[in-house]
Amino acid sequence: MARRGSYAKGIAKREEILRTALAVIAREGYHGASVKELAEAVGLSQAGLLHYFDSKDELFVEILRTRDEIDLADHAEAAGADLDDLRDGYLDIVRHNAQVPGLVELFTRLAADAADPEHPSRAFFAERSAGLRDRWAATIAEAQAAGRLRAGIDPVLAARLLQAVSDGAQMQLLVEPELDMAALIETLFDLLQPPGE
Amino acid sequence: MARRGSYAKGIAKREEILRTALAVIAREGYHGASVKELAEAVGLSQAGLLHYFDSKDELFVEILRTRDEIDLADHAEAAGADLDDLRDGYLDIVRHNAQVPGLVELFTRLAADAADPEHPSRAFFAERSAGLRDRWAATIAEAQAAGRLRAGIDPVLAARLLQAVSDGAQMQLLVEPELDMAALIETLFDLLQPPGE
DNA sequence: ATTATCTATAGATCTATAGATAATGC
DNA sequence: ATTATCTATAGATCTATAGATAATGC
Repeated sequence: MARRGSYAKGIAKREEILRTALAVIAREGYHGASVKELAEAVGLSQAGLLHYFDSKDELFVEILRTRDEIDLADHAEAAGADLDDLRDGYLDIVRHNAQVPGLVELFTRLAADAADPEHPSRAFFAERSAGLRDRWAATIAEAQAAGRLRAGIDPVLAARLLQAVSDGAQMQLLVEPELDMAALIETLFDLLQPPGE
Repeated sequence: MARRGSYAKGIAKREEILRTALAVIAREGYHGASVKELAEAVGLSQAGLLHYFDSKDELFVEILRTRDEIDLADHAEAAGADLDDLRDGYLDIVRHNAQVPGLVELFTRLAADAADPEHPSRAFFAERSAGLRDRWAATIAEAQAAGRLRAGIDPVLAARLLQAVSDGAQMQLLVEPELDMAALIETLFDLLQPPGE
């Protein structure tokens, strides 16, 4: 069950597996990327790689989780960020995602898997989505109070809209790689401006 | 190649396959629904069913296509519908989708498949999305000219926003079945209202 | 003692195709 | 003549596990 490495070497290897998998999928796309393919990329046999994970499905979820960690580390500066900081960091991440369609595909595929409550991606998506929503709703509420965003819209609904636009734009990106996702999201922010501006 | 039935019986059977598959997936969800399972539901062997389609992938794309046809027939009254008609028909469809998570899952899964330009779902999603976007952009432009929607937003961008919100909301629905997708979309419409209202 | 890794394999699928036979329609 | 369907099967995967050996660390 607990396949996590306990020796220093194992912990490092697990990390290396996830980083390498991310790079492989980003570069070559996720068209049925197999455990075997990812194992070779990191110099392990298929069984050797699976030693670190409970199952293939868990492996892929961990890959996405690692991506989020990296994205946040790279683009989310201050913790209690105000609207502009949060927004800019978010748009940075979105622009970055547009460069890695393989990861967007993986994301979409695991989102479909999450329909099964038993699938490991269910918990990941549920938590991720709740976290994003809460952070955005809080920031939006503050900005409304400060008169920097249009009032009269439930902050939670506004946060949900933002999430939906992001996820939907990613879905569309798969078919239309030139899509300007950031522009779409900025349009939503424009609509949320106070009437006066 | 052309596996389509030519005899009346074959044409009817193909139709029956698609309708039945739709019902099975709507009812039981799409958790790796197999050709075999769908074949049994319609009283054919797996090979018997595949006689009507070029491949499994094509079958599933055709299932989605059939869903769209049914949805449009059920909820899209007038062709040159004005904003309110289009909007109401659309919201009806969205509310209906919320009842059939299995189909939403299928949709999401095939959207991921569409990342591969060779996959049959690519053409389906490209056409579907372009069609929706054009219809909505035209209607939004008209409504803006008539002062019924806020001006100053590119109608095509507004149409893309609507699509993104719809697709993103569906994605979220998989994890949060109680989500009120229609409310989310109505919020977007509210944001598109002219300032005065 | 426990972990990291390998090779080998069981076993589960699933898709596509080949080669029949029975039914349909020009 | 062509289509509708079946049974049977090849062949391609892929995942998980068993059972071994070598390396690591209390």
